[in-house]
Amino acid sequence: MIRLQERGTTPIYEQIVEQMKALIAKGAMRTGEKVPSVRELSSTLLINPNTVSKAYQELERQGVIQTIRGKGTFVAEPDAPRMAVERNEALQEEVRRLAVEAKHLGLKREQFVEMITRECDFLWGDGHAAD
Amino acid sequence: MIRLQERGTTPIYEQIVEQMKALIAKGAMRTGEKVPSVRELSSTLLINPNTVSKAYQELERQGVIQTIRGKGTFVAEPDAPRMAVERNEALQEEVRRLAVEAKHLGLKREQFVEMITRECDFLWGDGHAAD
DNA sequence: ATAGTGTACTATATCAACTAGTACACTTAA
DNA sequence: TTAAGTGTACTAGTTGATATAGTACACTAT
Repeated sequence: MIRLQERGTTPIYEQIVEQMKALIAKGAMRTGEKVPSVRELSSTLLINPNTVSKAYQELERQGVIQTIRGKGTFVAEPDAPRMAVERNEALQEEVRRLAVEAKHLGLKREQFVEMITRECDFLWGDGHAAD
Repeated sequence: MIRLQERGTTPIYEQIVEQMKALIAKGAMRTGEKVPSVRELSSTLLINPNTVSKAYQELERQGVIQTIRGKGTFVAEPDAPRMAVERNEALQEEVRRLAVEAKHLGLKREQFVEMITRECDFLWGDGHAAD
C-alpha cells in the first residue's frame, strides 16, 4: 500500500503524505473509508508512531483526511480543500520549475505536454468528462 | 537577478540552482555569457562563498554552466544534457505529484492543462515553433 | 474492564545545511 | 614579477529538521 524509499533525503512523513494523497486521487481509497491506525501503519512500515502521526496531522491540515479521537482516521470529503490560495500559488511555482527542468532536459514543448496529458488521462479519466 | 526566500526550508544553494536554470531557460542569460563570480554573488546575496560554490558545482554537474579555473564560470551549451535518463524519470515522478496535488485542490482537468500551457507559451514560445 | 483510537510531552541521536576562516592553484593584466 | 581575480579544498563549528524511544493522557467501542 505504502512503500518507503530508504534512499534519498525525502522525509518519511512527507512520503506518507504524498502517497496517501496519490492513493486517494487515484480512487484506491474513497471518502469515508478508514485509513490504517497510527500504531498499525507504524508497525507495518517499521517506523515510529510519532512519524505516522505527523504525516496524518499534515494530511488533516490539508483537508485530505479527518481524525476522530478514539475512533480513527478517515478519508475526508473532497469538497473543501484548505489553504487553497497558498497551495494554488505553490502549484503555480512548481509548474514553472517543471517546465524549466523539461526545457533543460531538451524536451520539446509537445513532448512535455504529452507527458502531462498522459498523467491527466490516468487521474481524471481518458475522455472529456465533467470532472 | 536572484532573490532568496528566507522563509521556508528550501536550501539556499538549491534556490540558486533553480533560479539560475530559470534565467537561462527564459533566455535572460545566453550561452557563453559569464555568470557572477563566487565571491561577487556571495557578497551580493550576503551568504557564504562556499554556498555559492556548492550551487555552481551542482549546476555544472547538470551541464548548465561550465567553470574554467582562474577565468570564471559561463553558461554552457545546451546541446548535451547530462544524467538525462535519471532526470527524465524524476521529471515523470514530479509530474505525477503535481497532477495529484492539482486534483486535491479541486482543479478540473482543463484548468490544470491550461496552467501548464500558459507556462509553455512563456518558455517555448506562443506558436508551434520547431523548438 | 479492556483494547484500540489519536495526541502530547520530554529526551536523545543523527544528519544536512550553513557559516567562518584559511589556504592553494590557476589566469589575467599592469 | 607582482597583484588582483578566479574556482576549489579543507577544518571547525552552529543550527534546525528528522526520527526515535518512552511514557502518559483522553476518548470510543466492545
